[in-house]
Amino acid sequence: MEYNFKEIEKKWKKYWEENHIYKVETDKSKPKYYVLDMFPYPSGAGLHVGHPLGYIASDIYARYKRLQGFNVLHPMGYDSYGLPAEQYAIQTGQHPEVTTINNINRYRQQLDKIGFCFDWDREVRTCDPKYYKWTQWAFIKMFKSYFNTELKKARPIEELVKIISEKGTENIPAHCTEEIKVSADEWNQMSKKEKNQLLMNYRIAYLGETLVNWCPKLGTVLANDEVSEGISLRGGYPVEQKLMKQWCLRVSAYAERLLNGLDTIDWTESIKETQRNWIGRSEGAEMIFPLAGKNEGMKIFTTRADTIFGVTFMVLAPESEYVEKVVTSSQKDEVEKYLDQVKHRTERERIADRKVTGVFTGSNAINPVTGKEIPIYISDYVLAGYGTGAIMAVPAHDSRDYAFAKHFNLPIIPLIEGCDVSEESFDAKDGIMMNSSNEKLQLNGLKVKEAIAKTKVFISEAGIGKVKVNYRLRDAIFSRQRYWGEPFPVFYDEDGQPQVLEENELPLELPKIDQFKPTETGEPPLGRAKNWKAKNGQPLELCTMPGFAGSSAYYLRYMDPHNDEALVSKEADEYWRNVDVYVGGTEHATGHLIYSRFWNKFLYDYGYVCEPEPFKKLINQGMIQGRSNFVYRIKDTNKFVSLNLKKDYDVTPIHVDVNIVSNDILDTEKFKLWRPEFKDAEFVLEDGKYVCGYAVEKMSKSMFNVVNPDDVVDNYGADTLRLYEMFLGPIEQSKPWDTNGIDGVNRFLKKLWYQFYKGDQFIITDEKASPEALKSLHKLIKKVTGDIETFSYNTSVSAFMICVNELSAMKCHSKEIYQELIVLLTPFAPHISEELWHAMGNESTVCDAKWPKWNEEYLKESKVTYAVSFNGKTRFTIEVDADMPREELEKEALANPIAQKWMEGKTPRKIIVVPKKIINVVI
RNA sequence: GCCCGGAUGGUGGAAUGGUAGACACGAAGGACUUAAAAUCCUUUGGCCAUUGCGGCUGUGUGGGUUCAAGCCCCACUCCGGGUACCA
Repeated sequence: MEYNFKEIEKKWKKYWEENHIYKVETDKSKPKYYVLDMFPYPSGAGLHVGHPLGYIASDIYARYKRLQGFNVLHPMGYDSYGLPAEQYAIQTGQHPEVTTINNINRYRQQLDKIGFCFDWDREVRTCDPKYYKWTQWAFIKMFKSYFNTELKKARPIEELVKIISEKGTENIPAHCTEEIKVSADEWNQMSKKEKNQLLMNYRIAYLGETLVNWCPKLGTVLANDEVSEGISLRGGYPVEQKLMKQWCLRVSAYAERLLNGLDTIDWTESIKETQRNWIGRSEGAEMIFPLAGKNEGMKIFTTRADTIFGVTFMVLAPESEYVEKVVTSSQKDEVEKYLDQVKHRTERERIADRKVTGVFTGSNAINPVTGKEIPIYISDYVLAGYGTGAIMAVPAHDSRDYAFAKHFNLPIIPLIEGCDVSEESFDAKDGIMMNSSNEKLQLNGLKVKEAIAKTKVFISEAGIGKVKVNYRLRDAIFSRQRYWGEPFPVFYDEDGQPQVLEENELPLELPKIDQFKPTETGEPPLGRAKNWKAKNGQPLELCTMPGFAGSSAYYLRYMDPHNDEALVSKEADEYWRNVDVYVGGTEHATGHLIYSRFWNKFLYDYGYVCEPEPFKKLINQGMIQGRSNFVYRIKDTNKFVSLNLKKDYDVTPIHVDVNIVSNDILDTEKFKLWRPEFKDAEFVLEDGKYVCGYAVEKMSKSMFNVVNPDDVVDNYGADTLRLYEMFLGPIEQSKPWDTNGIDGVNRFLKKLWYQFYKGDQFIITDEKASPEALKSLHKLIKKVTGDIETFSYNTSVSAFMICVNELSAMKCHSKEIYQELIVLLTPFAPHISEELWHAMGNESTVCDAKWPKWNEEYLKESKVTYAVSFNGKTRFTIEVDADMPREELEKEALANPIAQKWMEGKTPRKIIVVPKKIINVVI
């Protein structure tokens, strides 16, 4: 019998589906295990060979855990709201829902071909009202909450209202956008509208006027992680800073917990480091600099309090609220000119053109330690969003301040012994302090680190400032001026103040509209919806939620996907708890993986979930790049020259479809049919073949290097695809896709198959397994078990090849061996495993088999080979009895004639025998 | 600039400080075949010897630690990724 993968795979897929093999239920008699993939956004291009890399890896792990007796949750769904479907709708008028469903169906077809063990009964789609009901529900909860800075958790807003009505807002334990002082009396006399406005300052989901990344081309606001270097990640359009009223999530309140939580989870150091940088904790001091001639101060943040004696000027961000207060009438015109100029620069221009710019405000501040007056400037190198939007400038020890001081000719005072500041600043936090003592504070002679500590103590004691921890992490901007997203469960009351709907009004369904552009008046597309009003007739919010809204809690919904009463029932949550292994790309490090953790922590605060972290272990799969092929056309002809002959000609390289190239050899007949202009192509061959050039590039349609998994499955079968993708190299490594080695794994499967069948005869027998065969098998069990645990699948695949080669050489056809081998292979190649499993007479599915354990007894050697080295260099090997005592072993080694040669008659100084089976003789 | 990775044959890649290059691809030669495909066998880091068993050399560069370094330490070069006027 031939290894007919097409029939086999079809047969078992049907069997698995009809018998609901992969259906999972809560089962308290078994330990749970939750293996999750980052669900895909169903794009129009379909699945390419890069997607399944992670899915196969997680599928192997899920199947392995199941074989080990765990109750494994391994679901899949679709992140189905997003910009591309909406952009497509604007261009073609096709409703995004239609596009999305088509794409989902295509994805499903492609996924089904690969033989994953997903429980499709648990599928979620973020655009399904039954699903986004719970996205809206969480938003309402966030709106009705504030973050208590003493308890460090979310609490109902009513508790805060009570505190304010009793004590006012001074020193209240609530995370806020800005500090606002309101006494209890003032609060109690406020109107409903005023109270609502004030509470916005504290809510976890709040409407705030903030600087946002506005992308005019996309007509929407973007989050920080959706923008890179002033360019939108989707579409690549310029982004500008704009002050707008937007829904925000108070993620910054959770900065400390998000940071500390990283120490409790098993993620790669590199991605934890990325998150740490993104959260950006910096310990420093907040200091007040009095304004000259005024009874007011200016608050700044610094991590270098020790450099206070070197402060020669102050700088404000252009958007700083202090600007108004310090600009003098004489400088007013110039400042306004500057602010105007800054405003009209896009983020990108600002980054590209990093010239020193700035303007003097006319006012001075007083250095609180030295008492000296120093000028206050405005410059866009100071960011409004970080710290207090104002800095003390120390040109000698900060490169940006240095550049500014040089440009405006401001004094530079060096503070560290021996540093040279004639050409550049000395930024390192290292050295001995000088020029830094007066009657108030003495830092001279101290090391920088000591000086920082001493200054911090001094400023809090002297009442000049306080020690402060600052985070770079900003609140998430949660509004998008788009149609294809979750509607906010929000309406605007008679005061124009936002109010949330009642929970029993959810889901608030996205209305159907027929045009997807913003309205003529510039409102978001939802402005076109008829009767977009709450039950009470008041207008509903026109913005929708961003992409990360729906993906922030989907892992919880999989636990209990059909529950209409709760996001997840307590019972389901307490059983499944959190994700044991999460597989996905690193590109979500500062987006989804932060938002999900935030969202989970918020739900945790109220006890809706029982684990503080959503993803215990994270595996990052690398990207699969494209491998493009080129043909070389001789200029002005229709003649193509093979790679190694092209140097003799003047040629133009042309991208050629990789699907008509095999191992860099062009199929010339297919090439002629590929495009009409190549119909009459002629070739200059080498050794009768046309060899193509290649390059590693991004996988894209325009480079003709996209490989669909379907094509590979059609040619080689799903099992070969699965094995090959794992064999390609370590899972976390990025690599170009090429099929050069795929024949190898395909041959392996065939070889295995022919251990079972000779001609039409089934040749597995009940004969007893030989010790060699048992040893080979148990070596494999040990290796594969260890490898799967560490996700080293590539070496596992090699181990299978070695084992089958050994068994084949032994002519072993013992059922005893293959029963266990097939179970081991099941996670990697489930179809062929199922087929051979049944061929051996097993009734039930191999998915319910038991993962074998290895027996060290079988692995024991009677004879052992030692490598004998002289001064560390191995010269020969000897084979001895495994239990030979050390002295005899040394004698045996030295008795060898080759040993005599290397010793040159000398006596060894030392002989080292290592458990690794090495004898090193030091002469 | 800062942070994190990485560098091993023609290629993808193996090597808890202990015989570097497992396994696979490709290539070369051979067997079977009228032929091709498929399959099987042999060789395959480089250099030298190959009527000698073998020898030398070799993991980006230069040092160091060690009986022993691809692996550890120091300095450097190059490549990849993340991030940035973050005070």
